[in-house]
Amino acid sequence: MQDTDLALLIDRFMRRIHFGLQSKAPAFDTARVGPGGGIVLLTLADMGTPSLQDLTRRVARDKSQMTRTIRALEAKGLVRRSAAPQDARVSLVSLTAEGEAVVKALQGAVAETIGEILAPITKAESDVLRGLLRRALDENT
Amino acid sequence: MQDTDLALLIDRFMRRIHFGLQSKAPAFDTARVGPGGGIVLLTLADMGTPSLQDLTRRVARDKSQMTRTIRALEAKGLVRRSAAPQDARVSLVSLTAEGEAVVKALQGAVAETIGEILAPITKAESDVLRGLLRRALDENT
DNA sequence: TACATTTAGTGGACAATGTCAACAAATATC
DNA sequence: GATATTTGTTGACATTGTCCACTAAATGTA
Repeated sequence: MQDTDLALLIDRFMRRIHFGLQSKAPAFDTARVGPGGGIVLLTLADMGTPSLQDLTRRVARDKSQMTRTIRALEAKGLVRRSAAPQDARVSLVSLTAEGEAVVKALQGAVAETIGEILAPITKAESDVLRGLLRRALDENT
Repeated sequence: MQDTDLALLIDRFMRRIHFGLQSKAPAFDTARVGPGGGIVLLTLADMGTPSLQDLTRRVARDKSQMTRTIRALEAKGLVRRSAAPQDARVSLVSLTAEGEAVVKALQGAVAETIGEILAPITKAESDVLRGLLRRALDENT
C-alpha cells in the first residue's frame, strides 16, 4: 500500500527532526524546554494570543497535557496567561519577551535541522512540499 | 522562518494520523498492537527480515525500546526471531503469518486515514508529496 | 595464543508524554 | 431559573523516550 508508506515517511521525518535538534541541544538549550514545550512555543509564535483550547486543537494534544505544559512554561517565565474579557472560562496564552527570545533561538535550530534533512531536494521542491502539506492540513477541519 | 513551519506541519500530520487511527481502533484492533508496535510491523513488512539493529535504525528509536517492542510482538505471535548464521550476536526479525495478517489490517486502516487527511489535494499531488519525502529521507544516511 | 576493542542486544531506572475519567466554574439554552 | 454545554484543572495510570551499565560474540592487534 502506498499510503502506508507515507505514514512511515512522516514518522521518520518527525524522528529525524527530533534527533537533529537533540544533537544541537547545547546551542539552543535556552531554557530547558523539552520537545513538548518547544512545539507549543513555536505554535504560539504563529498564533499570537490564542485561548488554551485553540492552542490545544492546533497542536492536537490532550487538554490536560496542555494545561501542564503551559504551567511549566509559565513557571519559566516564557509564557503569560490572561483571562479573556468576555468569557471568564477561557484563559488566553501568549509569549513573554523572554519567551520570544527563546522562540528565536528555537527557530534558528529548527531551520538548520530542516535544512540538513532537506538537503537532497531543491529549494523549489521544498516549497512545493510545504505548500502541499499546508493545503492538506489547513483546509480540513 | 519558513522551515520552522515545516516542522510544525510534519508534527501536525503525525498527530492527525494518530487520531485518525485511534478513531478507527475497533475496526483494526486486531491484536492490541499500540502505535509503537504498529510502526514496527509496517516497517517489517517493508524490510523483510532485517537485523534488530537495522530495524532500529530505520524507525529511529532506541535499541532498548526496540528490544521491548519486539519482545511484546513476539509474545503475541506476530513476529519471529532467528539467529543470524554468520554472526551469533545479531538476531533477525520477521513477520509470522499471523503478523502478516495484522499488517494487512493495519495497512487498510492507515490507507483510509491518510486518504481522509489528503482529501484536499489531488492524487497526483499526493504522489509528488510522497516522492519528495522519500527522496529527502532515503538519500541521506 | 592472549589481549584489548568494537558491535549487537538486553536490562534497569527514571523522565516525558499520552490517555482517560472525574470535577468546578462560567456560560449558553430552553 | 433549571439544565446542559464549554473551558480548564486535577488525578491516576499506560506507553514511550532516554540514559547507562552490562553480557556475549566478533574483530583487531600484539
